[in-house]
Amino acid sequence: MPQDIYDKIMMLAKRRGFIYPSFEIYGGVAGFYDYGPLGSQLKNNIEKIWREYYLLKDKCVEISTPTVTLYEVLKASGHVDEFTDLTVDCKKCKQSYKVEDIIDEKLSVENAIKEEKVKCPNCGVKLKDVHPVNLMFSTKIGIGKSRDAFLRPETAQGIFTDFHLLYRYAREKLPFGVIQIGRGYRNEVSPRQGAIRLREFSMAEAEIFFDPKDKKHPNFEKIKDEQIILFDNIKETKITFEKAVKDKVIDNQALAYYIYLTQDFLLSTGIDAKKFRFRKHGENELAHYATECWDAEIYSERFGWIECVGIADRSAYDLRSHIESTNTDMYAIKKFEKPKTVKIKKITPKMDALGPLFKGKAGKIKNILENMVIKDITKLLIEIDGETVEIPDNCYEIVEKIEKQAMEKFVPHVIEPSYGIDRILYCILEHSYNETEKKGVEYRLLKLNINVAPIKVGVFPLINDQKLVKIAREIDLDLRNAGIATYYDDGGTIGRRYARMDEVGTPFCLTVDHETLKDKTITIRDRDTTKQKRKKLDEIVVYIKDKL
RNA sequence: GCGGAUAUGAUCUAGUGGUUAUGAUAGUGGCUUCCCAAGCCACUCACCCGGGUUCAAAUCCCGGUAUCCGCACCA
Repeated sequence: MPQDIYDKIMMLAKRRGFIYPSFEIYGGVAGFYDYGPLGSQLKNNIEKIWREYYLLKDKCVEISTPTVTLYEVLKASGHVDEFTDLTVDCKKCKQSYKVEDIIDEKLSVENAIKEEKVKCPNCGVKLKDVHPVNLMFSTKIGIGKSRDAFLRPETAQGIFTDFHLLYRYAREKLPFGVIQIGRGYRNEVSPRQGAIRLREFSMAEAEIFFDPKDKKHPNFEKIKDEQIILFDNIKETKITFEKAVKDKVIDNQALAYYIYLTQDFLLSTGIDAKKFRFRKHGENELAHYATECWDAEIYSERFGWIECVGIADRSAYDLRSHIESTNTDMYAIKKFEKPKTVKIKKITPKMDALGPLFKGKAGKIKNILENMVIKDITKLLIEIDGETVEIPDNCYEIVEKIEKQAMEKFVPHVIEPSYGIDRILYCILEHSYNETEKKGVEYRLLKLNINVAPIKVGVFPLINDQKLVKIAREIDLDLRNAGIATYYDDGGTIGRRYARMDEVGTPFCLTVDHETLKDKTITIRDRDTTKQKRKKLDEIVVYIKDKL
């Protein structure tokens, strides 16, 4: 079988300690990969740069929440219902079945369960304990009296469920952003596409909360003349962010700003600008929580255009869902410059009439009436416990009041940039991969950006002479003490050592030679040109630091 | 999930019923004292897993797992 670039990269990745298939000695499992020593460093470096963008440039705050997530949270967020299959287990046959596969075709799944017509296709036993299963990994918290839970399909819900605390931390001012980097899980039906579609993957997500009437970003002015690399499903174009927002290509400044930030971040990690674009989701493509969504797509020779980042306007969807399920106060407050005085009509229930008429329901009705917004009413109809009830007019009075309002409450909207770290990492490897020939032999080179390269400097003595070795080891230690990742190597020949460093993307190599003993200089070799310069020994640490 | 192909050291690969399981690359130790995978010597490492057929299985059969290609599913 001819090897394509993916095979070559995965071969190199395995050989050199970037990526290993997980549990390989037990046959491996699709959708799981390990990061080896260099892969872990590469991933750390990508996440480090990402944090610089979101924590420093954008002043977000970072939190860390559990991967095991309570059923109710994901029920409220819509994830439980989004792609659910109902299944049952037959204890006798020790088999699981999808309910819809084993019931009479005429019955709906709901009715089959209600009427207890779910039977094991193998032994005919009536099956109970129907439980939903979907693409989320389910688990239980505790033993015996346990609670249902899932491994989270996104880190975002951890941020939403802490919103009221974070809003207070942000001193009750909008906009503010919260980030989280962590693992997410999806029990993919068929995880083809190797390292690109994983069942456990690393996500970096930011949730930035805005006043829905003011989706402006304070930094937008500075970046408005930058250009977005845009794909409209027909061709690629470039327009400025300012024009994109003005023409409503992008709905609002906030969304536009994070699209810009994403573009800048990805290009700074070494993604090739020619293999990069943004694409807006069509309406039928949108996830259940999104009103507008942009994908950063990165081109892979093997997989085509891969979605690596999704930037969604989730509006008030999630916070509103959690308010509805828990009654937690997740509103933001906007104080008016001057308090408004408003005439409002309010209903005052007359309990002496209401009570005898509605008995047990009277309390609930009272509550609803007192919180109603009143328009012109001829008939007062309310919904209670699924019924519509008419309230006779002797049961209430409408009173007009003048109230002072100093503020209004609203559910903030959220803009969510969500990054698939593993996909970005693979794309960086693919875009960095170069193949040439040296003396007729295949020569592999990773042109990793210095910021993401797991090793920044290789340090060698030209020959294995103790005088040279001693100096080389000292330089190696100096660099590491200065926070620079190095790799010391005195094995084999000098050419082999350079080749090894080229293959793992190390941008610089320092070699101590005989001249070093005479004039205290050292050669520094550039990975991409293989050219060498001599530098003073005592200037080398500063010289390398400046490049970072 | 369905159908097809594939599975031999870290990597690439020879072997199609009986081999000490082939070769190369990479790796390790040494020699060489050397600026781009040089050379020499030595060494380490493999038949995907489980059953079956057979005197004998890396080789044939069945099942599983993984990878790749279609289809379906998902975003």
